[in-house]
Parts: sequence; structure tokens; C-alpha cells
Amino acid sequence: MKNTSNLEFALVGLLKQKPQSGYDLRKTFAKTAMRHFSDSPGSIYPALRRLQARGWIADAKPSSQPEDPRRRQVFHLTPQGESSLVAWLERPVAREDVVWRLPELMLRFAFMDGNVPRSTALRFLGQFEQALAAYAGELRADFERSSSQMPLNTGLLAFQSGVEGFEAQLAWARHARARLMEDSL
Amino acid sequence: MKNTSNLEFALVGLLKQKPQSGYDLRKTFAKTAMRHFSDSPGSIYPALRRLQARGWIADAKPSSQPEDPRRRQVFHLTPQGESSLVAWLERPVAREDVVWRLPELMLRFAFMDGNVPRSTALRFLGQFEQALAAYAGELRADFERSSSQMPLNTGLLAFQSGVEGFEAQLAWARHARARLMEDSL
DNA sequence: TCCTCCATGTAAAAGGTTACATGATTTG
DNA sequence: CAAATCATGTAACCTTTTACATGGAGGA
Repeated sequence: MKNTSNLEFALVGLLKQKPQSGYDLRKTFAKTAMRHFSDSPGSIYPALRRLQARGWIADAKPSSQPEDPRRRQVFHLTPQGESSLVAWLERPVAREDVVWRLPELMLRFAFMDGNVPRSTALRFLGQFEQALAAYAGELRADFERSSSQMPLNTGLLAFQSGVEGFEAQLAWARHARARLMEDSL
Repeated sequence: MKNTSNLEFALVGLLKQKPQSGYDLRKTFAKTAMRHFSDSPGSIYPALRRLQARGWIADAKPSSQPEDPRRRQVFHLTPQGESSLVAWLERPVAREDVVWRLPELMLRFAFMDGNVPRSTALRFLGQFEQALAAYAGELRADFERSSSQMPLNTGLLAFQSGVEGFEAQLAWARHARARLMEDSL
């Protein structure tokens, strides 16, 4: 079984919350906090078909004659799709994920509530913090070394922005874990 | 003329600093602060050829018989490549760039020193701050509204992370502008 | 009637990932 | 001499972007 793109997991996560049509999903991408996903039909409709071909989603319509194929088509998650979603949410957080796939990690975290227990989200944040602290530490050390070796320039400043991005993410993770823990009391 | 990918501009920027081979560039991507670019040969060598075909870069070798084509091939920027690089660096910062193309903006900023005057970098940061402040403000308002309408959940926390990422970027931009201004005295 | 929104699709093009392949040179 | 590194490439595959296309429904 081949890899699943962030877009595909986003679709699966949204369909888990509520069965809906491709058009509904496009509107969600266009208007809500998930706006950094493209809402172009050329990405979403093919992605839905791939998921359907894999058996992760299905449409409600019985296979009666399709009449007008241009009619609203509501998809829902299959049991297989559900278990794939949960398996994805439960994956451990590796260092490489933090370096190369931060958006995917955040997408996973966003979909945890309602699909896996809070304990899973807390475990996720713990692993996330660890990996992030390690990587951000390395970057910071690298940056300080470079800083002392050359005069100020825009390349250095851009590097600093990258380091601070990871540090901000780390601060968020610590805060989020604290919030979730007090929320569970 | 078609669009140029971030990878291609990264190659152009590095070649402006110093003529070098594809292998050298791969090492740079593998080991320096530009490590979030892939160092796979399957991306870099084809990109170099596209740039060569466009006339932005050229190799030093005269067109003598190529003997062993597996020999080190050092590329340098052509005048056309240089002016394309500068034109890219000088583009105004639009709101959509901030929303959709933050990595490209940071890449541009990183390559400014040595290629355009400091005043261009300062103008860039000014426009960047404005667009970023506006967008981060919208996101923050959106987030506060959502926060007050529903109980705490991981989706909300993930959203918060996104907002804070933009806010951190904004804080960096203000700081960077101050640093560059005092550096110019 | 005209325009906008609903709702779904296709086609072409391009870029990147992964995996594989080749052979020279340097290092232990 | 063997292994690692230098150095460049190809091929298949896949996703995404962009642009175009189709029609129904509802409101001004």
C-alpha cells in the first residue's frame, strides 16, 4: 500500500467528523482554519477517487443507475478508512518527522480529539517535544556558531527565523500539553 | 517564461555566490542551514539542466569533446541568470505570498545580501511586516472567536500553533529590520 | 434574462521522490 | 585490495497546479 498524502488524510479526517460531498470539503478548505490546503477541484476530486478505490471511503448512493452523474455525491468513511485514520494518528513521532514533516504532524494532532483518547494526544505531545527540543537545540547551536564567525547578513537572519520557528513550535507544544493535562482533570 | 521553483532559485543563489558543481550543491543542501532542501540527485541534476536550457547558468568547459561525461561539471551564473535573480529579489511582497509562499519569501531574503542593496532588504522587510501583521491579526481574531465558541480540543490547539507561527515570524521581521537598520549606521 | 453559486469533472504539464545504475578516485 | 566517497545520471511514479468544461438551480 502506497503512501497517503496530507491532503488525503485531511479529507479522511473531515469525513470522519461528518459525511459530506467533495464540494463541501472544498468549501471547508476555502473558508476555515484549514485554508492552507488548496481547494482546487483538480486536487480534491481525484484524491477522493483514490481513497474510494482504496476502500477507505464510499458514497451513500446505492449502485442504482447514476442518472445525472453531476449530482451531489456524499462520501463517508468505511471501517477500513477509520482504522487507517486511527493507525495514522497513533504513529510514533520520529525525529525525521519533526525535520521534514511538521505540517503532517500538526494535521495528525488536529484530528486526534474524537478519534483517539486524550492519552494518545498527550503521548504524541511528549514525543513531539522531545524530538523538537533536540532538533531546535542543534539548530540554535549551529546558528550561534555561524553568528560568531561572520558579520551580520540576511542569510544569517533568515537562518535565525528558521531556528525561532522551531523554538516557537516547541513553546506551543509545552503549552498545549499543559492545557490538555489540566483539561483532563 | 514559466515559473521557477524554490529549488531552482536556491541553486541560482548559491551559484551566484560561487561557481560550483551539482555535487557541491548537493553537499550544501545536505549539511548547511539549507538542509530543508532535498539533496537527492533526482531533483538537483534535472533542475540544473533546466536552468542551463534557459540560459541562466552555464558550465565552464569549452565545448571540446566531452571525454568522460562523468567528470565534475562546474556551473556559473550567466548575465541573464544574474538579472533574473535580482528581478526575483526585487519583487514586491504581496499578501498572497505571506499566506501561501512563506518559504520562498525567506529564501529571497536570505539571498539579498551581496545581490541587492540593503535598502531593498529593508523595503522587503517593511512590506513583509505589513502583510504579515494584517494576516496574523485576522488569524488571531478567527482563533479567539473559535476559542470562545467551543470547548478546548486538539483542533483548536493546532490552529493556535498556526497563528503563533505567523506571529513569531512577525516578531522576527521586526527584530531583523531593527538589526539591519542599526547595522547600516 | 443574466449572473452567481452549486457540483463535478478532465487534460496537460511539471516538479519532486525513490530507486537504480555507473564508474573514477581516494582512503584505510 | 576493499570500501567509501566522488560525481553524475535515468526511469517510473505520483501529486499538484492550472485551465478548461459542463450543466442545473436560484435570485435580481
